[in-house]
Amino acid sequence: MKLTEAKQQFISSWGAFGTHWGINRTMAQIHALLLVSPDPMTQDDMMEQLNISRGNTNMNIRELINWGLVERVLLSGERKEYFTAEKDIWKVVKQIVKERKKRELEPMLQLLDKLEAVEGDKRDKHVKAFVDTVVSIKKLGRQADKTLDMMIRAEESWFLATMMKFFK
Amino acid sequence: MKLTEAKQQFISSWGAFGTHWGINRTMAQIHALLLVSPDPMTQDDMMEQLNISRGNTNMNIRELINWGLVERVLLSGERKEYFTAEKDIWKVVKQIVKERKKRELEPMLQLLDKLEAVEGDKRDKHVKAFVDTVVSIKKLGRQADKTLDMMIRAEESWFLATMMKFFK
DNA sequence: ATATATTTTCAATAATTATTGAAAATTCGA
DNA sequence: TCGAATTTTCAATAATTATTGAAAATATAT
Repeated sequence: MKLTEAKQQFISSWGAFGTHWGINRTMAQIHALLLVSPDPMTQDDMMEQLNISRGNTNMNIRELINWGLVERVLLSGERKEYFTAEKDIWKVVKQIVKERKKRELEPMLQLLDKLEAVEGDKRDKHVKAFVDTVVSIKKLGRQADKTLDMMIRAEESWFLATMMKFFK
Repeated sequence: MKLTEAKQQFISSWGAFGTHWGINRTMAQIHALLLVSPDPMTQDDMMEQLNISRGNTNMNIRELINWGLVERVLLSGERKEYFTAEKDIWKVVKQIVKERKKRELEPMLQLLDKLEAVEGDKRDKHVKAFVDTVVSIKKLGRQADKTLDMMIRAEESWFLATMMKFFK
């Protein structure tokens, strides 16, 4: 397979992959494009390669910057802005985990705390079923939260070695 | 907070949560409703409680069954079908991990294998950047695959205890 | 300061995805 | 076997989400 075709496939399936994880297709595609590009790119480069509009490109670059996955690069003597993606996949994963933890897991755990305190007699099976479910989700969620925290702090090599040892 | 309100909140935020993870709102809400219900429910019960149509209810129940999260229950002397959700959250998580691994991670790893074999001189920086990215994603993906496999096989108590020890 | 290049915004529109509801199919009791 | 209850399907429609493109804002060179 030629490089051009391989890139196309990578970008397109990274985009499809993204949509299964609540990330919009274009954002994932821009990210994929930058991941496999040796040099920083301008918005115009991306527009051309992905066949998308200027507005779309701009909005999704901004979003990738918000996620901490892409950053602006200043090239001396150039008027235009250039962008580049973090290439260290371990860092990319950690960054995504960090953001999703903050945006989704933590608010969910807070809600569950509130819901656990529901009024009513625990001997009522409706109350009991509700509280039991909430408590068990919370328990698992808290453990996930801690584990992810640790992972965010870990070095890739240490993490992989640990996993390898335990789950061999 | 009253039980009814707490249930509403739980169902609605579980639905919103789902949409961030590529799961449609209704499917997540039905799942939430069943999770907190002490007894099996009929389609009509769900339609009423969630204010959704018969077709929508039916399609999403089927989908939950495909995911292995809900099952049909036969109540003797009843004509209608009843449904119930797995209440053990650890089993629920394992089931979701298992399915997503099969549906998404494994196909992605297969694709990456194919893409790694791209033609071209590795001294060309474009080829090199592409292959490097593909290889590093693959490496991490394979480790994730193994780790998740292990997790799927593990008992909750063992898994949590292990995590606790290591990542304390 | 002005002209020009570049980025950003956002209302309009398109594309995608979810939902409805009624008809068809199926199940099951009598 | 028939008929009512129940489930399933799916074309039509609604709701949501993504994308465009042109105007406005901003930045920079001269």
